[in-house]
Amino acid sequence: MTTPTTPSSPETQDTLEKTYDPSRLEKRWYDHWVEKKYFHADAQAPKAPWSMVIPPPNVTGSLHMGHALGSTIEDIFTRWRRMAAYNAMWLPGTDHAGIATQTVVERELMKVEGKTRHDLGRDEFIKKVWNWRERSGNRILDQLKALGCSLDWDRLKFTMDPDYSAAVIECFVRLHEEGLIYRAERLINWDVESRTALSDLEVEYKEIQGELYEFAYPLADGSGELVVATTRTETMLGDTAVAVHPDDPRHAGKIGKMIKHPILGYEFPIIGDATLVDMEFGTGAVKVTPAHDPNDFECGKRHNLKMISILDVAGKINDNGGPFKGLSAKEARKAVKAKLAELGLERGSKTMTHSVGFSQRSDTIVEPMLSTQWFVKMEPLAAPAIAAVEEGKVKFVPESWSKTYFHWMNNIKDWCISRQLWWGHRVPAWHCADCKVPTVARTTPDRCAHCGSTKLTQDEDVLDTWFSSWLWPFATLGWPNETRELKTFYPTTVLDTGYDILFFWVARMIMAGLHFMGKVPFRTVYLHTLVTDEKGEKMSKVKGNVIDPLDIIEKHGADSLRFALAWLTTSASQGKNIKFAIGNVDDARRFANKIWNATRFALMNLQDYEPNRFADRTAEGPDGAEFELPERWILSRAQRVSDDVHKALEEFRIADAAQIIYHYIWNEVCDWYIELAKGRLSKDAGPQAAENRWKVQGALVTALDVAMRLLHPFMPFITEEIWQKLPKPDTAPQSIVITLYPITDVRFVDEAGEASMDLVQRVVTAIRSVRAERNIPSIARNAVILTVADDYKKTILDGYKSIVAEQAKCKEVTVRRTGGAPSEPVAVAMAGDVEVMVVLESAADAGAEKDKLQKERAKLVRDVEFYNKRLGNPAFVDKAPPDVIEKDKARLADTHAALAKVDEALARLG
RNA sequence: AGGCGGGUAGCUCAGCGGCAGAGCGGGUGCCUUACAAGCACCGGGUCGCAGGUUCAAUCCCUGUCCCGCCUACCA
Repeated sequence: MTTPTTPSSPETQDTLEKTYDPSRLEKRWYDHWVEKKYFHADAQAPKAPWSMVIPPPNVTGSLHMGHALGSTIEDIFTRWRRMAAYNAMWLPGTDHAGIATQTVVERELMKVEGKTRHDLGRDEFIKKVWNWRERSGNRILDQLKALGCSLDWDRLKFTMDPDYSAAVIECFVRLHEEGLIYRAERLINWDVESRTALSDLEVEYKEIQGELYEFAYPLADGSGELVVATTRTETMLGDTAVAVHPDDPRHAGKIGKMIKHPILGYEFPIIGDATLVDMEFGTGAVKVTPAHDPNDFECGKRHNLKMISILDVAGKINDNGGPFKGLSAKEARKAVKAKLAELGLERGSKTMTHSVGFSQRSDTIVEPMLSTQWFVKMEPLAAPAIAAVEEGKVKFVPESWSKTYFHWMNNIKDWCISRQLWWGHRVPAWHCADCKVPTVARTTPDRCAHCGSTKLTQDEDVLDTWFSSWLWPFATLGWPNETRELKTFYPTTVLDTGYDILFFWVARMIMAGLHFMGKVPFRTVYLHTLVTDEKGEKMSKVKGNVIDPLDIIEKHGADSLRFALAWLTTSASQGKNIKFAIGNVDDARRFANKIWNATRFALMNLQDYEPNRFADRTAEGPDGAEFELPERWILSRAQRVSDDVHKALEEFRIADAAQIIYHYIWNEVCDWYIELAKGRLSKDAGPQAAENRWKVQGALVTALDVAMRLLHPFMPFITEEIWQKLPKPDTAPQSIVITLYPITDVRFVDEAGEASMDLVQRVVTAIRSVRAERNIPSIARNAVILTVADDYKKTILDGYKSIVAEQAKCKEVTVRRTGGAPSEPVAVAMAGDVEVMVVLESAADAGAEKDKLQKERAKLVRDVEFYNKRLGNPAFVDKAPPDVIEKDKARLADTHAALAKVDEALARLG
């Protein structure tokens, strides 16, 4: 690691390496920034706070494209606000990620030692996980550094840190005290692979092809049968009723009769239930398995039915399944069908697609099961969180997400927070062997709070990972203590995250923030899109279409990756993702290379530049320098672009901001300003140029300095490298990280200068176009005659004809008020209403010339007709706003003038 | 089933009431002393379809067809 040299070191002042090599320069800067504490925000600083927390990645994770996108966006916001003089704080951290981490370590344990976690025991296993965390927990943090993220590392948090864990326990205990946490037997989602309960959100539904199987239940009194249909035949082992619609004439009189279970022998009733049964569907009779289906569970509660659980924790049939005990659900399905067939009760079968719940983590089928778990009562928490968004205390960007938020929040269900895992925050409840009532406490209690018994054992379960992450915006700042950090940085300003965790995380944070802090956790939620491959398919290892951001950083640099992502970050709408192609990185890298070379050009011409002199002469505005047109123009453009970028960022239009900067640098600074500067910086440009040299140098440095500062939040490394090399006045800060973000200096805004330059550019382009279309090499150095429609334009073009001549590479430029036939053969093109005549060596192909002019004329005629029609329409003149009418009138006049010029040219051609 | 988005140049996407834009790709010509990872110029679109509102519609409204996502249900 080389310590970067400060700008005062003379040997680094005036040159850049010949080629842009991101890998070398990026490594140099990050540690330097950290060492200088540029990313640290002091909670006592007398600046307006701006704060944000990172969505904590899994501690065992590795940076993927989604992280790269989010972190790039977040770093853009943070660096921009920091440069805009806010006390900007971006808080880093990681999440213990209960199931994910435990699964990874269990797999490793099996692979290396051939053991399960039960072989080790709880304490030993947890030790293993902590070990694992020590080894791999910093990897993702290093990767965030490689990406350039300006996180406040002094504030690094982990959801299992002692203080953070205390906050989680505090949260649990308080909610329990308030009656918002309860323990109950409910039908929950059971992951048979991980052997734990899941919340509703952790279940993903997939459409699969299945069989709708029909069989008959015989009535106990032998008076007939009822045919039911099911996709899960094995659950008939737990059936405790058959439901029919009370109004169904087909089943009139059957309600109240009993059915004898054909396999297990017990009897159960036929019930009438209008909620569960849809008369239109099938036979109108529904088998009811209250212990394994959410709707049947509700029905069972309504009718006080027995609830027979037939599955064990591994998803295998238990004792209640009689002869099928020990079979998996799939095996049991087959066996039960065989038995029913043998009994002559099979009544038919058809295929149907239905959706089946899968565990988000283990991707195995989730079984609804009856189980005693801890729940959070959500409605009381949701109500204020709904109001906060309604009242605009939290804003979603894009706004359309608030609808999705409301929909979910208004239909919220209680949250199952206990998990049958070992890795996580253990439930702070102790069960009493005597009175059976759990004691919930912040620290291990001596005796039961209810009966005083000392026979207490702590609840074995841990809490859902999200039960700790929903405290993230304030637990990371010291809650439940009243810290200075909370006072300064809470509520945070912005939250950026992918829309996929809107419910998991964002909604819950709003609820927790309001409940525990009494204030929303963030003012604005920016929901970014998800990244897919270039075909729009989700990146996955199985498909082999994963693009690894670390590969890209290594090959092309973090700057190029960041810029590519920013360029693609338009507003996030449902169903639209960022289709990421490696070509986007190539484009960004080409841009970086362009900047690099533009700077090399500048530095080659700045050896004798005196930054202090330029700073002094322009301290009061441009008047002190008497700039020429190119300088007036580029300095004015720099102001406008700064304004545009600032506005775009304020409105979260990231791609717009990136494109505005790109266009300014490439098309304005490089394509025009540097070209305009070249001649006047050249050694043999004459005494006039020598006198102006410092102004051109100053404008060039300023244009690049503004460009680098605008671009810094997007491409932090290359902009720092270049900015350090640019000559600066003595008052400049030590790093671009702590410079001010460019803002408009109205004194340098020069409307007339921009208009004149626009005219010059259009004329130059017209001349180039004439030559390119006729294949006239630029070495030809033709003379050019311009005829203009009004004196104002004539004055301008007369004034700047040397610029036109230089940029269009012509011999000499003459400007005339009106046409008149030129004596030499010419080729003609229009630049608005300026007629551009390029003098030729020999007569042009008159036919081709005429064709072109006729085409031009036809378009002008169309335009004239269009405007005449509009302006001739009384309704338009009556109702359209005056500025629109004025604009149209002006355009009509211009079009008329252009048409006249074309007609003259055509007349000359005969 | 309900909700939300999207359908604009060959591709990826901006624009969302007043003469259709960008990047890439394509074509032509250039080693113009920062950059061939470059420069200059050129082609390319009845803005998904049908109605309606308006002086004016790619943009607003209604309907319709595709595509994607989310939520719920599916005996």
